Amino acid sequence: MLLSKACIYGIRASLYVAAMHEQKRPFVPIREVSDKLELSFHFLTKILQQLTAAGLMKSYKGPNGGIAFTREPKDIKLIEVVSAIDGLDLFKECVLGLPGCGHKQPCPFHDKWATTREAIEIMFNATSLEELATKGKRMNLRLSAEITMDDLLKTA
Amino acid sequence: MLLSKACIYGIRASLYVAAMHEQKRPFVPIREVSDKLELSFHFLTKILQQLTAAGLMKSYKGPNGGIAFTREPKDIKLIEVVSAIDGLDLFKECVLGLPGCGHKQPCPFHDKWATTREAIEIMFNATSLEELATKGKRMNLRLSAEITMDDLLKTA
DNA sequence: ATTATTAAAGATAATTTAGTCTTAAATATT
DNA sequence: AATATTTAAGACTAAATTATCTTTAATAAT
Repeated sequence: MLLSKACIYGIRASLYVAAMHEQKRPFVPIREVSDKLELSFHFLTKILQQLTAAGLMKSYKGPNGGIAFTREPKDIKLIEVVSAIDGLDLFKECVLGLPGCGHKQPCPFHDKWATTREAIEIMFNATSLEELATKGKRMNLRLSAEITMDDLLKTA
Repeated sequence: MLLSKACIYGIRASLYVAAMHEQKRPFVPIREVSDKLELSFHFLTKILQQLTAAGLMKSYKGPNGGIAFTREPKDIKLIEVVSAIDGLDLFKECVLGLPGCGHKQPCPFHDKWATTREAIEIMFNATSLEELATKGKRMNLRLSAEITMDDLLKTA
């Protein structure tokens, strides 16, 4: 598995919040996100705290509280979410797990893997949350196993 | 992390055995592999049993016993080792972990990820154990944190 | 002020992965 | 036959990840 579950949930939640942002509803309660995406509320809270700690999101307590992005979703790249939760080791690590593997001291697999690893990094780097959220809305794609973007928006 | 530790260790061990195979020493004891690669003997034993169960390796007990590939390392692709240990889910799974995500029912990330995922699969599919072992020997590359292919061969 | 709502923080539990230890089975050597 | 060597198998332990539960802190509405 490329990304941890925490990171996957974090991305799904980010896409939900980004979609709401486009609907002119930048602040959403975590409970709403966890209900809609069928994720554990407490687990998701901890994950989102990592995004807040990283400065990607801001949060307010109390009634009408919730979370929101600190910047426009069009200016937030997917790699920022990944970085805040799983870190960037994924884009540095040797595929054989050898410490110090790199251009100077390559493992047998280094050259081939470095190319692929870069392609993955570029992909996360080049994709904004807004891009994904818009695409999801346009194509009525799914954000959880059972629920499409359309479902989410009409029951919001 | 793309591959589990078990899978990483399995690949390292496979490269070691492939290198020995080229030295006309197809059968090597597991203890030798675990010593040279600085891996836990018992843990490695279990991993190699998976390769044996998958038909990639054969084993003999008793003095002068050990493990060896059932086919020539040049005919064994890296993906076979990965498949035997981690399975092929990696090459099928949605990057957001959504069940059923695919061409018909894509998640917002599907198209971009599918391309990258295929590149990874092709890479594992196109690389033989012999190719990696030979390259490692030629370039004196490392198979464990501290030990190069040359070190391994001269102290064998 | 009191109450209700919401995120933060911390304790605990469950699951998966990683790793160790012990015993059994097979086989070669003597 | 007895012994030593080696893989196989199973029980057990440790660590990391995932998930739940409880309490606290902040804030808005009444």
